[in-house]
Amino acid sequence: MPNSFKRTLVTAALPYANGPVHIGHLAGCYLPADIYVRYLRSIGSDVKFICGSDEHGVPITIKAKKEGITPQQVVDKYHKIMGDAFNEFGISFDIYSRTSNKTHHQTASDFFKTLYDKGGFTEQVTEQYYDEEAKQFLADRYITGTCPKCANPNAYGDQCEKCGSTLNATDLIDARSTLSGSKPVLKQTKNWFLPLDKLQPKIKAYIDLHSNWKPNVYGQCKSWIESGDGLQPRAMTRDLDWGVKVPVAGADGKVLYVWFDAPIGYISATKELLPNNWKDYWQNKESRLIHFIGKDNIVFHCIIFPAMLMEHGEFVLPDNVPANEFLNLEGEKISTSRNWAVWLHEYLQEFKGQQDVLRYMLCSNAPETKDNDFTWKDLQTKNNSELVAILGNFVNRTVVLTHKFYNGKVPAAEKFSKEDMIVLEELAKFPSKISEPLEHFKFREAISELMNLARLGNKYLADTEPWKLIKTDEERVKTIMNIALQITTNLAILSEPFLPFTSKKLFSFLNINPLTWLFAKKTNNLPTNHVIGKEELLFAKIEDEQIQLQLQKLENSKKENTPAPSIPPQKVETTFDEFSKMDIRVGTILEAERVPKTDKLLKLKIDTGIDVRTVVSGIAEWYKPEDIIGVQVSILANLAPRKIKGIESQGMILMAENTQGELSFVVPTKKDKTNNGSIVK
RNA sequence: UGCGGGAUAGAGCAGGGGUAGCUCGUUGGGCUCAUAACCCAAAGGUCGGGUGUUCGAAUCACCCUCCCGCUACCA
Repeated sequence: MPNSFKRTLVTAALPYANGPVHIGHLAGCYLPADIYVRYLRSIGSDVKFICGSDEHGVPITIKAKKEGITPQQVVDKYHKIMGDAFNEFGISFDIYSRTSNKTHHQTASDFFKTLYDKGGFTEQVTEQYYDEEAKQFLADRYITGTCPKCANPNAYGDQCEKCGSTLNATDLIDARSTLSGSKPVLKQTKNWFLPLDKLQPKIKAYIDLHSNWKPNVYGQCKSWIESGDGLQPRAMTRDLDWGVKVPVAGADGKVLYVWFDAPIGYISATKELLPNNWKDYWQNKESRLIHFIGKDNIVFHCIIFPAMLMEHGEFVLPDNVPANEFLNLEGEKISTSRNWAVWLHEYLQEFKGQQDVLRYMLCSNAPETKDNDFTWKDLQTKNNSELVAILGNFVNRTVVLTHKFYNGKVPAAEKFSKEDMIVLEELAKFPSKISEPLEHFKFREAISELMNLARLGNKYLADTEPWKLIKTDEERVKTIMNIALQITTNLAILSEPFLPFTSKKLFSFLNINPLTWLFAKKTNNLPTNHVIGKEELLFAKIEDEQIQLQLQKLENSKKENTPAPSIPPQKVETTFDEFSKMDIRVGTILEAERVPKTDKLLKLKIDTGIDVRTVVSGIAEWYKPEDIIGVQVSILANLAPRKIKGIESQGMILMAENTQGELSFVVPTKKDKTNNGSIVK
């Protein structure tokens, strides 16, 4: 840690209290944060580790409505599940608070007020959709309608997932509220915006000072600031009744934007932990602020929150934001809604006492530089061939031999051979071999060095063969075993940040009180004749059946969650006359080719019987050009031509779309009886 | 569309101008204290593709392909 800082405040992203915690959260944020903090504690740094549940925002109110309970009941439930799971997993928060509590409301409110009084906000009146039945304004995501660009009837208010275009909710045709299904009305509303556009130069200067941040983080920040129109003003209040009330006149029915209030949660939690000296950590230049987050949070922690802190004026800014990428599960994105996840609270139940197995797996396979994949097979391999075979086995060999030769009494090291000296020299290098990468947030490298220490131990035993020597040179064996025990002691010390449960067990095998990092350099941690504890296996093998069980579980949730058949409701009634206006023909595809620089588009040449024309169709995901030459399709022939990607499309191919959004041609079944130009009616 | 990150042995990753490296897996050997564990050795890569800069490129520049993410409320 840079010497210019006297203390460190580490925060881990406040998990959103609408679902439990899964391995993605852990690998991305909580585990690296915990390892870092435990390390800092071990070297004697002044550090506080802050977290809590993020309990505001629209999704929680929706969930409450769906389940017929209050938002408070929703957050109470998940706050407990998450807090308990973190605790049992060994995430060593100094405090796990929550944003629905009083301290936080007060703190967030004061913070807003301070910015408000300084003129830090701009007021803007905008028109927003309002659901009269549900009596609330609608976030863009809770409005669906027909996409004005591609006519997809299930576009969201912020984006059409079909054609990928970014939308405003007001662009949608036939907008509907997903809350009540009713038709929302436009209503004027006033909100307070943080003028990020004006703050851009300050923010840019701040980011430029931190080019040492991880490439993914620094790159993202630069990208936001420099690309396009730069930063845009962003609303810091919302029309909603669940959250921190906006503390100014004329703001009834408004709360702070959840992303305004959430990071302030770090401050509130610190206050709660240290009512008297929380300012030491937040308002003192000798304090270092570090945010652990996942990559989706980069913009809030690197741009918006620092901007808020700058404008407030009394706070230190984040010194580093070591965001990780994402973790996939068995090759697919983790998804809460599809239940494609390994939930921490379930793991803890199904793998009792095996916290460190998951910690080891998630750390050594952490998505530090790019997205990574978690597979159960890997977890089994890592457990069986690394934790069991290398670390567990070395410790077991050492403890067993000590009991066998000396009844558990630590033998004295008398004379060191050259071989011993080399091993001791190597041993002495490990504290820094591990701490150096840790201080640069390279957790994978650090934990692999830890395993190398166990390898060193195994090799030493294999090279010196004390079980043979005991017959010929008892004196020499004493030294060997003493050194093996010293290696074990160092493993106990150095494993603590990564594998705290293992570390604890090791100290109890050794029958000494836990030691901190600085002791790893000492050679007298185990006095001669000190009696060590009984052997016990450090890690158990994980059998194929256990892995199969987990895979089966995932398979099941896939089955249960895949269909989600939401058949769109029938459209409004139409007439035969109106239908007759559509001139639908059978045609044959003569040519087909990909439209360059697009994912979905094919350029088709179609013989419609009437003529041969060009049609651009968004079907490239479902049909390969070479496979569809000569295929008969239905085409809406009298649709007004339209330019797509610079090509004039003269008609539209009719497609059947299933609930999964997969497309298929609508074709006549009697091919020989339907000549090109046949009318569909 | 724009932007960011990534592509290196069967798998997972590190390296960022000068004999291509680690872990796991595989194969052969050694050992038997130890959870069929441990130790040694070997095989395995034209470092996504192309062009260029250079005495020399996995590394720098330009172009291309593919994966992931962001484009403003799911780590």
